[in-house]
Amino acid sequence: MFTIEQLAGFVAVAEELHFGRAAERLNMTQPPLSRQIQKLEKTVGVELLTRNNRKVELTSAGAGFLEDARRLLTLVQRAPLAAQRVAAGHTGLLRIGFTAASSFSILGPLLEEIAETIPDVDIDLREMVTGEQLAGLGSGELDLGIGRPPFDKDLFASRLLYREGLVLAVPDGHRLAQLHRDISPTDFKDEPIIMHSPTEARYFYDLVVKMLPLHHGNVVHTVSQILTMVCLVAAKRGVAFVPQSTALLGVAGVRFLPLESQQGDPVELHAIWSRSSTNPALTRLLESLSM
Amino acid sequence: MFTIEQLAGFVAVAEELHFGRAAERLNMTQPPLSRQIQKLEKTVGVELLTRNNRKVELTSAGAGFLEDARRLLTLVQRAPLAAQRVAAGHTGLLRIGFTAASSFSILGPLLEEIAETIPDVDIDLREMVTGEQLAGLGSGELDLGIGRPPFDKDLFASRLLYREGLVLAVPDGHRLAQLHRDISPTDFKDEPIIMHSPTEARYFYDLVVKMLPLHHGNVVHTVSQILTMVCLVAAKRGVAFVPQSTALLGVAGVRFLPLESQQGDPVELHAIWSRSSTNPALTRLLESLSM
DNA sequence: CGTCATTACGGAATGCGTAATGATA
DNA sequence: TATCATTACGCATTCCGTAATGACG
Repeated sequence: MFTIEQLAGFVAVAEELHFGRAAERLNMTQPPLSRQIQKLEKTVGVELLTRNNRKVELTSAGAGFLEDARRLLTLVQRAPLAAQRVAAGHTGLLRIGFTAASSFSILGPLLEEIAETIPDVDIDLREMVTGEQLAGLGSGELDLGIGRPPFDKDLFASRLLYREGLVLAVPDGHRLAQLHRDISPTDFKDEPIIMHSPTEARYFYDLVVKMLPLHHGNVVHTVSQILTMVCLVAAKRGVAFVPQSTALLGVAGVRFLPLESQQGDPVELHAIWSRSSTNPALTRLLESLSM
Repeated sequence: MFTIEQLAGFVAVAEELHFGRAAERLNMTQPPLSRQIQKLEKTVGVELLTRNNRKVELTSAGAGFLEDARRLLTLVQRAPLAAQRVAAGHTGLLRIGFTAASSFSILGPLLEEIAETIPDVDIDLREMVTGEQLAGLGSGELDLGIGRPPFDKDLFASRLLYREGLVLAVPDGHRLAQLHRDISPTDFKDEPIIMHSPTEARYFYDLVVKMLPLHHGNVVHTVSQILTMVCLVAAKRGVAFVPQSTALLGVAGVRFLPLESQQGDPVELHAIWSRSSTNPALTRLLESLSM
């Protein structure tokens, strides 16, 4: 195998067509340069330069090899720089998983912020529920998740991105929409309810069950996605508890009514990442976001 | 600067994710491989692999660098092969100069033969008069010329490609065309003649002057290109002595009449090349053509 | 305690620079 | 004879392999 130094030597000689000047350019003496070229020619198996002690010329094969040598050398120079940029988090790839509901609210502004912070990092976006996000983060297939608790605080770190209230989604013209006041549990005790799936949307299920006294007999549907819920409400199949930001969707035929007696804004959305992550782009993003 | 062996070692470890197996694949022991990776990381300035004595993993920067390393290694493998192919004349570039007149006759078949003989060699075709061809051959800007004598036999070698007769080009309906026999010098002693330039088309000028008794007073034009002559004949400006193959052009309004008393076919077309040429594609072509 | 990467060490090979040689115009 | 590539030679460095060490499960 030949050496990168040999390639550099060959390019210098090919450009100067003079061993002495080439050696000077390379900060060395002629003899080792001469030997380098000889070794290079031996390993390549071809005479690259014709040199009759008075004139140095490229052979046809040498002219062709010169192009490859230049390509090789530029790549040799750039590869470490590219690696350094990746290591510094200035470039690379960030794979982000997000819940469908998060795209109604925080995802857009967050992506803008990411684009400003690490503009040269490629962003790979995948819609997935929180459970899938955690699996991806754990296996290294994902760098950042935008999801909801709970998750293992030992394995994952997080940052609260967004906090909002829960509202009641009802069809347009529904009798509760006429009240023009906050809705209390007694208001919907006889209403058909479109409920969150206890497995696929565990966060919302637990939240609603904990916050509100429900008659489980009123549940007419169990679904996993907020968007599906809103569609079913628009189809007048019942009412549903959804995060406030769902109103931003602008689905026709649905009204969003405030609920009384909420302590703070109970619906949380977190940025979640693996504590064992080594993606420098993630590190850099998190450092910038925490400022 | 890092080494190609280091790159190969890194790629092996990155693929195996195991120093022992990688070393085995490279036919070496683990310790030097370990040191190679360490040196590589030091020169690149980045940790490429995380290795906790139990598990080897690529870092983000390492994953990026791996791609560059693979590119580099394939180029390292291919560059010598490409150079060898050029040296063997199987590929490369052949720059051919040809006279405009030669394109009427031999150029097409010759190019076909070249394409069969050295199919992977790029052909660079340039129309130029013989004098320019010789200059190009001498300076190394041209590999092969298709032109006419005379040229320095010490500097250039040649091969007769084509030999043809001289004919008289006359306008359609010209009185000489009615004779239906070979034309003798007395037939055109009073005809206006379109003559070759003694400088730019010296070969034809000398040939015509040597072969035929001309009244120089009859010369109405002096031009350097056969094609121009034929156009002037078609425009009824006079008659001209042109090589037989000019008839292949099929210019409307021109007839070509045989001349009497020609010894053989006096118009020669040669393939000419520099004796100091080192283009292996030329060598290979000439070897094949001479068989 | 077994596996596997790393450090320690001795010997061989590689590669530089200085000096000498050879070849060309 | 001058120039310039090449060979000769001595010395420092590099690098391999074997052996020892160390860390993790």
